[in-house]
Amino acid sequence: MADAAPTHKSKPGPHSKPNREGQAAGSDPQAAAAPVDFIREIVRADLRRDPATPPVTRFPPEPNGYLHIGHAKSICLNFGVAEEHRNAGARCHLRFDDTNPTRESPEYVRSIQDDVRWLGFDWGEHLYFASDYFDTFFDCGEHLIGQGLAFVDSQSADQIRDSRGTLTRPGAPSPWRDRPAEESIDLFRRMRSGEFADGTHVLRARISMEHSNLNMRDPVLYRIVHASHHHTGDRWCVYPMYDFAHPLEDALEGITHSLCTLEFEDHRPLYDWVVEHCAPVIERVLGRPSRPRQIEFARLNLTSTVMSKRKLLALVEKGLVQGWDDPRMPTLSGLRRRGYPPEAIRRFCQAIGITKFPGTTEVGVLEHQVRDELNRHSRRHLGVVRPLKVVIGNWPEDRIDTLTPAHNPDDVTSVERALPFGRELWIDRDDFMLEPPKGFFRLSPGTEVRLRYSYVMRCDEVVTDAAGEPVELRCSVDHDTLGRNPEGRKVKGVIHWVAAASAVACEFRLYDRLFTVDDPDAAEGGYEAVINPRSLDICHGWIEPALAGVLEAETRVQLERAGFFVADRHDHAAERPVLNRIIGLRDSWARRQA
RNA sequence: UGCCCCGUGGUGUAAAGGUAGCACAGGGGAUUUUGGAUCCCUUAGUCAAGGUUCGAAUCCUUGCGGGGUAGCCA
Repeated sequence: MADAAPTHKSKPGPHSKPNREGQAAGSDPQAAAAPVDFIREIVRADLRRDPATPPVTRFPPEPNGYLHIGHAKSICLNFGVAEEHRNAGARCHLRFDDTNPTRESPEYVRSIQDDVRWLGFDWGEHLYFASDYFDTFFDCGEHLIGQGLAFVDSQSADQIRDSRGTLTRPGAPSPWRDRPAEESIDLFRRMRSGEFADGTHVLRARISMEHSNLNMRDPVLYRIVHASHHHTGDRWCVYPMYDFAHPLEDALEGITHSLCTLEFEDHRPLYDWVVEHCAPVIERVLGRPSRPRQIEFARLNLTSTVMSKRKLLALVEKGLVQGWDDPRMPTLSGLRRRGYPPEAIRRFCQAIGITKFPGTTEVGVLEHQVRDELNRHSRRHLGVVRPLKVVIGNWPEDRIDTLTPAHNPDDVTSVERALPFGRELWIDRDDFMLEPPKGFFRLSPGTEVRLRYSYVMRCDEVVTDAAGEPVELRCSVDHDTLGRNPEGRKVKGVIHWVAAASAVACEFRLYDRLFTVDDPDAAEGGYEAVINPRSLDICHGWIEPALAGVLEAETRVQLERAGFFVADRHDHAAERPVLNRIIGLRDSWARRQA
């Protein structure tokens, strides 16, 4: 070998430095620019090796809860991979993994479809239910029994658990392990026909009770559950376990790359075992072989967020939030009601990438994508969330001027709107301080500010209530400052306002993070102990009439200096506007105060 | 305690043996009729130790650290 070929690493054929960016079949420039993670690498390599077999992926939720931002990561991956290879014939299925009737419901089937569509993905005609394959699963069960690879175990659940062994100690075989195949087949069929009560028998794979991987210790394949199923009704009283059903579902649909999260890593040997040993049945049904491959990636963890369906369900059931679509929830329906644009969520999923490292992403990354998207696409309006009355002494009582600012002053193509200005205004309480700290350049007694799009105004007098709280400001404007700066002095502060005479009353729901700490799961006392008491603040204020005129449910807008808002999907009405705060603007003043 | 997986700035992620880059966050400045946006600059990283190599984040060994895993859930 010493003096063999003079070559250094010249990788032959498919390994010779593939073009990592340009391999996608699609010509979408955004897709071409998207990062290529290790899964996309595998998909591309497989397609290069075998161009006649396009990638087929699937998003396989169990309809037992609402989808959340973590699912979005999986959806974007699975549908994204398919989109990138659309020209090669790739597709992505939406499949309900509905093998446990006791937890599932049609409400979830509906919401999941709504959410995937809202996110911007389309499964075309490829909508499937695992429960539609139950006959084939059962055939596979019989096939395995016939091969001596499965048996009906008549032990109780406790006995099975006790004989499974531990992490360090092997398990012991079931006394029924060597039951004749004919007997197992007979029992298996009688299980299906409803002869036995729940828990009396199960179908188990016959692999090894000494395997170092606990999943391989004669895993249960089928159990008896006398329960009505949302999709198959009362046709079945035996249901397959995930480990049995999932590889078969994938194989039956011709899935090439079965992408799932890291906790299934240890299940892969069993996945492969099922695919291999049921291959004859699958091939008979399909008329061709089908060998899906499972690849695992890290699920999404977000700071200041709980992601488990169980905890999300608990928040809903304990009334700590107002439902699955409460705008503080990380569910897709919650984020939607909160006003997060689907595009921002997709960009977020692209930004965080796909790896096997189980890290935690800062929510700030999500919020950045939301701000960025909103900033580029939202029209600007004026609205006052916490009103404080202003009377301009040197402005005639009945004079109303109409200003015509652009909807987006940063956008030269932006159209204008009519903005009335009069003697009485509402401004925000936060923009006035009786005793301002250093560096505060909004309004205080004797100082001037710019009224956005309007005049420079001075505060001449403050009317306070018995408690000393300001209730009204008497002010005057400099008539010479409309559209130009005053001479001889600099006015640094700019505040928003709404003319009282034409203002439209509006309810504002100010949302903030649901939890006060980065890792609510690790909080002592549990996540419920660290719920942010100020995660919802309801205020009653005013918006400019031009905004009230265009507001419909789910309309997103920026209220200048106050943040981005969306008309509530359910509670907004033209005559009674309700705006949810999506997210505040970056605020370097507030940050300096903190 | 067995088995499996994973360790790159504060966080997330690139670099396929050849200049450690990007984004978010942080800091500074310019600009500004949103304390926004925009633009410029900037702080900060290969878990450790050995080995292979002209050259290692990358390959090998050992150690350390983190995650997953003992449902008739998925």
